[in-house]
Amino acid sequence: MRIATWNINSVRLRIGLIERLIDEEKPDIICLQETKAIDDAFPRAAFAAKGFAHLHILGMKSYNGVAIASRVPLHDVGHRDWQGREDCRHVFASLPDETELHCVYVPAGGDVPDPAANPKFAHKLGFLDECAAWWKSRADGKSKILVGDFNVAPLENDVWSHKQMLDIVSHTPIEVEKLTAWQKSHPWVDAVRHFVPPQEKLYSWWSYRAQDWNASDRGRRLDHIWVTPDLTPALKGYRILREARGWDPKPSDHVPVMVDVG
DNA sequence: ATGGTTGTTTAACAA
Repeated sequence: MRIATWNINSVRLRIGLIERLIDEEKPDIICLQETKAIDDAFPRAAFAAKGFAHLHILGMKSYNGVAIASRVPLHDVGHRDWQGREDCRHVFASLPDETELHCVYVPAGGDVPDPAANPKFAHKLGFLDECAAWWKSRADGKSKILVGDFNVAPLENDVWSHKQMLDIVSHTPIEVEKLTAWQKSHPWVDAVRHFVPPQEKLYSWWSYRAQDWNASDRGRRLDHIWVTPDLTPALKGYRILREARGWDPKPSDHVPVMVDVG
């Protein structure tokens, strides 16, 4: 089973890039964030035409939005609201083998890394705290896969320059501490770092603002796949599709992250 | 130190 996660930054604008991902990488399940489409506007037919007959989508106008698109049937689908907001950041479903799959979009948190001055950063920190508490309460030994845009690059080599990123939202010590607490709240294994040692740079996002994203290569690893430890023997490989950042004149600023499991 | 780009929806907001 090949599972992909991708912050697509508008599923309607970039449905062609999703079709290319399907054709070239043949994922079985695609988890999307920032779909930016209400459910009635989601391009269901394009997914169905590519064999993704099973969709669990949760969208809203303009912002956020998450979706699970699958070749295999999904059951016990649902969603959860976070920080008391109905802002479409988490959907889940069970796979035929009863593995739970969760697709999450963590708030970006704005530009100023001070919760007193920046309500968006306070929201992000509260969101991460709530994730740790909720997952701790759900540590029940069942097999789970948790993917998404977590908007935090936790390791020093998950950013292009650890020192220059310490005051930049997505790599501040407080965010890293809270993401790590979430990861420890429930038995989770970072499925990509399972394959790649921490000394090695890994990025899944490059800013639109760079003149030449590829040359400057100031990336961050914001997109993650975590699995419960019982699934680690089933992990067969991973892929971060860097080339997708250049697939189109108008790409997403994130690229697909994939693992083969089972 | 600052500004740089993008998508949705149409002037502002979020990323």
